[in-house]
Amino acid sequence: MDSTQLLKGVLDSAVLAVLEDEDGYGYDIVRRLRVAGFEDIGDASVYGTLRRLYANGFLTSYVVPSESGPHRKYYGINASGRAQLKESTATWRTFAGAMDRLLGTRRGERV
Amino acid sequence: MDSTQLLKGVLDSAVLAVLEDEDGYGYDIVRRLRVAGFEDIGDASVYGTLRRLYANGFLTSYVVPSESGPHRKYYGINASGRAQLKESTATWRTFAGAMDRLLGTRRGERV
DNA sequence: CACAGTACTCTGCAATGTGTAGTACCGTGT
DNA sequence: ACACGGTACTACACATTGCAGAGTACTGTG
Repeated sequence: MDSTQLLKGVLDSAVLAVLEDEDGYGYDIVRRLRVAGFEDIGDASVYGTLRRLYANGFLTSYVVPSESGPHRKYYGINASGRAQLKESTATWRTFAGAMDRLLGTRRGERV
Repeated sequence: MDSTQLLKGVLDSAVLAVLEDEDGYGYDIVRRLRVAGFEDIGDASVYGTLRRLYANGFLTSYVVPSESGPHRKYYGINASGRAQLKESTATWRTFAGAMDRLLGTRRGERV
């Protein structure tokens, strides 16, 4: 049940994908990812990923004061981030395809 | 192009899946995995994984002398390993499903 | 006998997700 | 006025794990 290791190398793409949909701030992105199926994701993982993606030039950032709580640090995806997302999505598909074949997902699913 | 991180948490399942098909030794498993689509996999990763899986009680092991080279340490999957594979396969499907939805794989592929 | 190919082991390293603690702001209840 | 829970972010130490590199050893070939 420990999907921690599965996240490695995928969290970046997941965060970029969520941001491609709409700008967001850390706390919000954590919620969106959990709703999307990554229920056990840790807050710190997402914040760390956001900082890393920003440092790599894939995201823009701006602070928005909130009426109901502390300020929010919004992140948005830029052209470089979109290119990165496109590439990592392709890598994911290839990789997931190989995994599916190995595990016999297609064969076994039949429903 | 660096799928190194994607392997984390998946190599175990991949190795178990290959062994479910047929017993094998390290050097051979590396080749089989590469043919299966994990072309950039490192030898040391597989040997390490085999040792870990064996230490966790998922594999049996026996040495077979070879006529054309050094001895070969064969590994085979046991009941415990099969159970583990079944569970990690389920985890993988859930996880990959969430990823696919996020990345819009289904939308773009036209089944 | 040197060398390439096969086969395995060991060590140190790098990347990354996580828990924990800490800071700070806001609204509500008492 | 004050405690408290929810929101929001930061920093740090840690564990896991894949990998490169070096080393050992056996076999067949030129």
